[in-house]
Amino acid sequence: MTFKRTNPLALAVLALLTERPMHPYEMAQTMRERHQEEVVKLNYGSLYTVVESLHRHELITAAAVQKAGNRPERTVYAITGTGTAELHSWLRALIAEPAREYRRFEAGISMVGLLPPAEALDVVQRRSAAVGEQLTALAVLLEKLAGMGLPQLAWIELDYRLAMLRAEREWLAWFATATREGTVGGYPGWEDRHR
Amino acid sequence: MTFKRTNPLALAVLALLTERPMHPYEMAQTMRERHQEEVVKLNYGSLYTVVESLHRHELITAAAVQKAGNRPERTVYAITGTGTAELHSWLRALIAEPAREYRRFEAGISMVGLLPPAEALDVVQRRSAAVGEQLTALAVLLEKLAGMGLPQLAWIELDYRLAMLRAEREWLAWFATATREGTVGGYPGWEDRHR
DNA sequence: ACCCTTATACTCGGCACCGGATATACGGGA
DNA sequence: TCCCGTATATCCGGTGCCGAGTATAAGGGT
Repeated sequence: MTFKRTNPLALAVLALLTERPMHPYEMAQTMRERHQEEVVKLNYGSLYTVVESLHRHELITAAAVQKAGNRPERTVYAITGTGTAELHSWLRALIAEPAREYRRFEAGISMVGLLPPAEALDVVQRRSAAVGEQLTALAVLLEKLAGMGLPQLAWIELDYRLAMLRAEREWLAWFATATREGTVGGYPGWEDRHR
Repeated sequence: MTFKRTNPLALAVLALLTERPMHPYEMAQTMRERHQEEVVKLNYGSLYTVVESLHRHELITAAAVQKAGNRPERTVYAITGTGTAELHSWLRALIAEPAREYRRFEAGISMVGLLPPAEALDVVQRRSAAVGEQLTALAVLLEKLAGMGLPQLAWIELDYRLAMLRAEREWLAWFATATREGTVGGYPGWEDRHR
């Protein structure tokens, strides 16, 4: 049975192990410290499942089992050659091939016609405000990271997110105006349906 | 136990049932016809699970059980008052509150430094090309829909997607140039690590 | 010396989800 | 008339994921 690239947490684990061998809990700590959990969903339950799966597929090996005092055993894992190959191949695929992602907002906005125009305008504006806040928070964070001397490459995904958030805000602004002014295509019918 | 808003497929089911009562298979057909499955992930297995869950929570009721010849029984469901309320409330939440979504590309690009710059450039350009194709395909589709006389509100989510794809393409173009010219912050170290 | 909080490190049961299997009806070509 | 592919309609077994639970150790205040 070949390894299934489902949970990106497995990717993060492989990436961490390229630096040095670690035990699962340490991986989690490191991910926290580096704010990686903002990009890859971290969940203790899943972490151990994922590590076990990587181990079964021999992408990582149990390098050592430490035991300090009466504490639970800590299994330290290291990445294998196959593991490194898998990491790189997976990474290339993730970047090169855009994959259909079912985003919550797309689902929501596709059914916005079910709400009366006034309510729709309200919720869109609320989102717009929230996105605005995220944007300023992100700008502050980027400022801080740059100030700490971290290279841009270390937080490139935030740069990407910034661009996406800006685009979203602009679209939301357009939609809000078009709804307020009734210029969105199909507006008359929309209003009629809600009386 | 209160209903959990996990699977957006449940949202689509509620939305469909505002039009008329349907049995599960008919819901699936209708979603196909309207290209809703591009926005909400449709899966027969999940559909029946989701419908059952909605039924348990009394957001829909079994309006009738039809039986034609020797065919399997078809249970026709209708939306309830609570169901309609839930639909609207869920919809408002989806639109108004941006939710952290763990996007595959963000995970990938955050680790792009693990690939040698030349490979990184290659995969980013490949994605850029793919996004370009999606953009033209989408433009054609929008043209067609508008030509069919469908109001913009009926395909508003595609409009949103268009805006996001454009922004992504621009960002990818920037990153590709910055990588090619070595102007992305941290480039020297990146190159050094891969020799 | 004692207690309480926080950190360490993992375990486990439940459940949503998915893909493929199942079973019948129907239409059309040879 | 017989077969076979497609449409109709649902079911079900396996699995990955999640959140909450568990248990010990370390630290620090009084």
